[in-house]
Amino acid sequence: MVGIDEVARRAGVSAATVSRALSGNGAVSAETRARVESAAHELHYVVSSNASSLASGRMRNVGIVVPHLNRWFFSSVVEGAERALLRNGYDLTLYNLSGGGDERRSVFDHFLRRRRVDAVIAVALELTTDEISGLLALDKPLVGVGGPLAGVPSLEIDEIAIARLATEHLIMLGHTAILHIGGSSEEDTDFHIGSHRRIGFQQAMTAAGLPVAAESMICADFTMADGYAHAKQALGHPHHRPTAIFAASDEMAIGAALAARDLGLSVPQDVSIVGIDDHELADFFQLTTVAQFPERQGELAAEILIAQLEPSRREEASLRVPLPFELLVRSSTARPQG
Amino acid sequence: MVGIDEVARRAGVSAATVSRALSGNGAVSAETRARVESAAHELHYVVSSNASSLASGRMRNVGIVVPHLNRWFFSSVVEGAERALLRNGYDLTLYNLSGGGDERRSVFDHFLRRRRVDAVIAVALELTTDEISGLLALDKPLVGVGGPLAGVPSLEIDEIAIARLATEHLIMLGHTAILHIGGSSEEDTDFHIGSHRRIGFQQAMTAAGLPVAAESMICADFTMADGYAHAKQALGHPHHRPTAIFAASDEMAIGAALAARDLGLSVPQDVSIVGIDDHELADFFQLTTVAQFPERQGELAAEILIAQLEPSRREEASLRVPLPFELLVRSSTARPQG
DNA sequence: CTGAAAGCGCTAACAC
DNA sequence: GTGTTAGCGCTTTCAG
Repeated sequence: MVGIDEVARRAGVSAATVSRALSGNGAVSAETRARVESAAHELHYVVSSNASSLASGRMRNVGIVVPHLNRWFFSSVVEGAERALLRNGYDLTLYNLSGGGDERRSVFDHFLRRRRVDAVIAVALELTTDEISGLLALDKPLVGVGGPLAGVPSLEIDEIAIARLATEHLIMLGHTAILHIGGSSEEDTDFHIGSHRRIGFQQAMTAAGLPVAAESMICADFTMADGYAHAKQALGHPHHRPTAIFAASDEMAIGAALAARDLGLSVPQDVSIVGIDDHELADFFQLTTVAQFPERQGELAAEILIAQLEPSRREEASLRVPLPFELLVRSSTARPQG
Repeated sequence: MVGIDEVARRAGVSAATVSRALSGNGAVSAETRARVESAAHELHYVVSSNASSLASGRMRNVGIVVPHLNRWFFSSVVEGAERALLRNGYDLTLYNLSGGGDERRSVFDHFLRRRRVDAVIAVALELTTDEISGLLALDKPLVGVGGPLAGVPSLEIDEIAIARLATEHLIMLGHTAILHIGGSSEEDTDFHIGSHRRIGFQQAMTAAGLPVAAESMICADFTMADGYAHAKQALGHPHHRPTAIFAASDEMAIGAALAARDLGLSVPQDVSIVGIDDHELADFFQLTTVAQFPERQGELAAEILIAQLEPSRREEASLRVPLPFELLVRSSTARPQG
């Protein structure tokens, strides 16, 4: 393992100068810097992050805590964050809580406290006040993605507006009998996303002067299977079959589309369907949806943290724009049949 | 930040003893250990991983390099690895190469060389000899998952046997006109998984005395959309419509099932379909498939590395069993129609 | 702009 | 079993 003083010797300078030249902290003449850089390059020198961290207090590593990795939204957020971090020379340490209670405790009590990370990103986690205060006690930047965290800056998407947009799309097409398949309000790792989206649905309906019957709002678990089951139930009803379905996730929307087909109904002729997410399968199923760009959310979270960690690059600090979303009209929605 | 000597003072011992008591290296009397532990606990002491690593050379951190995070197989492997590592007190640093060439270079040249990881897991990566020798030069344990790596111990699943099993299932049911939708041979991040599976298909067919026409093997890209397109093409052919399809992935198999339905064919009455993976959607679509347990693969990889890093726990070192797979018969396969 | 020197917080020999 | 003593490889004052 070639060390810093080997490089120093070869470049004919001191270790201190090598450190300055390579890290960019402290002034070094252009010429010296060039000599150091080429010496380092020739020797295949790479700093030891431990030694560097120990001496400087900076880890160049951020932790990301997710409730699952296996789901499209989460893996997309992580991918985005990873990309942005890598680009800036940071490592990403992953903490996945999907294993259960014990894991969660050890992540918060032990792993995150080893001073191995400079900052942490919490994705769609409802943290307890203990957990939050534990993290804040580390005195490390912390940002939430996918929901509000008490006392923590968070990237929030306007769930209500998204749901309203999807609903308005159906209303604009002329639908009045619209079924909403939403999230159950008990899911505790989500931030009441289900209820926010339900509120958006209700707002849009009410604004259009349409009635919202209790049975036109159904709770499901965001999976394709559950979307299928509930849609089949609703579409098979002999009296009040909806002409349109707004599902709170693309997976449920796809399930609903499959249910319609299995009943012999065509989409969108017999029933229009709109989802939320722009899931990777949405295009294949030609699903109209509201895209929410989770990769971008992960990237943004990472950039915010980096800006906080490196005040020199503060240009990027004002990235706190509201998160974008966008209606993508494909072939699963149309006017109701004359 | 409370440090080791604060704990030492409170426990009335030296820092060295605290280190020994807390890490388990070196003998400490039960009584002393208890005193140290409670002192550490009361003070909320957590070791600084940098200082510890710098002094000991051990990082308690393993890197995992994946070509994508967004796909079921990879995120499952990562989840499994993460779980096993966390359980053993290790961190998992994620390197995702999906961004493109530059990222790949910097991961191998820079990130993995910072001595921040004790070992690395390479998932379904065809490493160049340069990359491999670079990694081996770090003198760190390295294990591959999902394909053979020249000169590197790897967790390999018997792709040929898997494909044979799936094909034999169809043959056993009485099918003779079987279409294989496989991977293209060019995909360079996979380990010729496509071709191995094709070979297994051919072996089973040949062993059963069935002809394998060139047009009964089709290349696709493992996505649902491509499986759909190719299946539709084949099932719509006026002359030689297959009675069964063996797809090299569940996503393609699901695409094929949807294509069949769109043509008005029923599964399994008109066409049987079998996949590989046991993807999360396989159950919903009632797909017969060969499960390959990627989470278990990730876990196993992590356990092998830990056993190598901690010779004391060598009991687990012989975990090198062949990877399991299993035919799951659901409702997408049946005898061909009379 | 550069060098010398003093640690960062812990672990590992080595004594006792 | 426990304390003492050196570092681990870098960064960062502080002089110059």
